[in-house]
Amino acid sequence: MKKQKPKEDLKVLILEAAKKLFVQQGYESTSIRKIAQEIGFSPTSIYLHYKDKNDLIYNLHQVGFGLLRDRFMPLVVVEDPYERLKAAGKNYIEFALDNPEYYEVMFMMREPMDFLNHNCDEEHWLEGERVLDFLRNTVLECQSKGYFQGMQAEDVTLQAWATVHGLVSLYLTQHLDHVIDVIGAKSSSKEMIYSSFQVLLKLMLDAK
Amino acid sequence: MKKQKPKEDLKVLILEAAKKLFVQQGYESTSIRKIAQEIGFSPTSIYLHYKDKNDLIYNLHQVGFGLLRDRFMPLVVVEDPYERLKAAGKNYIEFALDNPEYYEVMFMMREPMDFLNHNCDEEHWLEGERVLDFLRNTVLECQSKGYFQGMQAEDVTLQAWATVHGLVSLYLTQHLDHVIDVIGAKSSSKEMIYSSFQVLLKLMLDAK
DNA sequence: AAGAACTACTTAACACTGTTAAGTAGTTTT
DNA sequence: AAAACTACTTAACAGTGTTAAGTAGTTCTT
Repeated sequence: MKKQKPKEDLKVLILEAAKKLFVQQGYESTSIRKIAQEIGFSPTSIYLHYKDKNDLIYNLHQVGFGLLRDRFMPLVVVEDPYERLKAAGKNYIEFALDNPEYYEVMFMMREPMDFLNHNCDEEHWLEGERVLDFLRNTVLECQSKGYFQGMQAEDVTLQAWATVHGLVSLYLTQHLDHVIDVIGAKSSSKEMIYSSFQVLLKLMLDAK
Repeated sequence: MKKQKPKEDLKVLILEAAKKLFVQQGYESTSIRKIAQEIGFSPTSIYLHYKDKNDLIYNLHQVGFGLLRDRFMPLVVVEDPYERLKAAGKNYIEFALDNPEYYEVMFMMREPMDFLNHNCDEEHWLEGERVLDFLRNTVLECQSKGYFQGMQAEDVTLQAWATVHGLVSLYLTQHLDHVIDVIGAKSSSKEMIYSSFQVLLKLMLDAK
C-alpha cells in the first residue's frame, strides 16, 4: 500500500523543516509532531534519523554556527588586529540580533551542550572552539601590538566574549527593555547594546 | 465531606512548595501537578491563587531578588566606590553560583519578563531597577573620583553588568566547560569566571 | 522461484505537561 | 430556611517527547 517516497534523504528533509519552523515560530513551539506534519511523515519517523529532540537541536545549533562563520569570514582580511577584534564584536552582535532563534540555541540553551556531553564520542565543542580560537588569536596579535599587557590572552578573550554575550542575551530575554526605565529612556534597548559595547572598546583602548 | 484545611494561606504554601521543588529539581521538572502533590491539594487549586505558571515563576523571580539584595546589603558600608563596585561584581557572581536556579529565573528566562509585560499595570521591573540603580550610583561615585571619564555612567553600568552576567550565564549553560579545551585546561571553568572578571577590573583600573 | 531478512516507515499507546469547565461540600449572609 | 458565596475537587482538553509493536515493500539467500 505504502509507496516508497521518492528516495529522498529524509534526514536532511527533517532538518530543513525543523529550520523553517524553528526560525518562524521559535524553539518553544517547534514540536516533533509539527515537524513531522510539515514534511508529511509520521512523528516517529523522525526518531529513525535523530536520537531525540536534543539531537535535532544540536544540529540546528551547528547550522547556526555556519551562519556565524559567514559573518566572521570577511574579517580575516582585516590587517589591524584591534580593528579585527572590534569588527568581530560588532558582527557578533549583529548576528545575534538578526538570528535570535539561532543565537539562543547556540549560546543560551543547555540542551545542545547536554547532547554533546552524553552522545558524542569526543566531547569536543568543535564549532565553539573554532570561533574562540579565532578570537584568541586576534587577542594574541593585539598583545604583540601593545594591547592587553600583563593579562592572559585567554582571560581577555573570555572577557570580551562574555561582554557581548551578556549584552545580547539580556536583550533577547527582554531584560534590557526594562533597563531603559531606570537608566534613562534616551535610547532604545538595541542602541544600548552598541553604546555599552563602545565602553568596552574604550576601556580596552585606554588601557593600552 | 471535605473538611476545610486549617485556614492556612494556601497562596504562601504553594510558593513555599514551588521554592522547594524549584531549588531541588530545577525549573524544567517543577510542574504544577508536582507542586500540588507536594502540598496535598489538587493541581487546579493553584490556579485559584496564581494566574498561570508564569505568575508562579515571576514570584520565584522576586524571591530570588530578595536573596540577591541580601548579598548587596553589606556593600553599602564600603566607602570607596571602586572597591564597592568590585565587591558587587564578586558578590553577584557568587550569588549566581550559589543559586543557579534562581539566577536562571531572574536573568536568563523570558517568562518572568513576559508576565511583567502582560499582567502588571505599570510594566516596571521594580526588582531589577533597584539593583541597577545601586550599581549606577556606584559608577557615578567612581566617576567623581576619576574613573570612567568621558563615558556615560549608564553605559558603564550596563557594560559591567553584561560582563558578569555573560560569564555566569555561559557557565550555567555549560558553555564554559567546553571552552577550557581550546583556551587552556590550566584551570576549572569556575576559576575562569573569576580570572576573566579580573581582566574587567584591570581594564577599568588602567583606563583611569 | 520461494522464503528469509532487512529497510523504512506507521499506528497506537504511555506518561507526562499547562489549563479550563463544571461540580460540590461547607460557610456565611439574608 | 433559602440564597449566595468561598474554596476546593473531578474530569477533561489539547498538547508534549518518546517507545513498542506492526506492516508494507525491497533485497538477499538458497
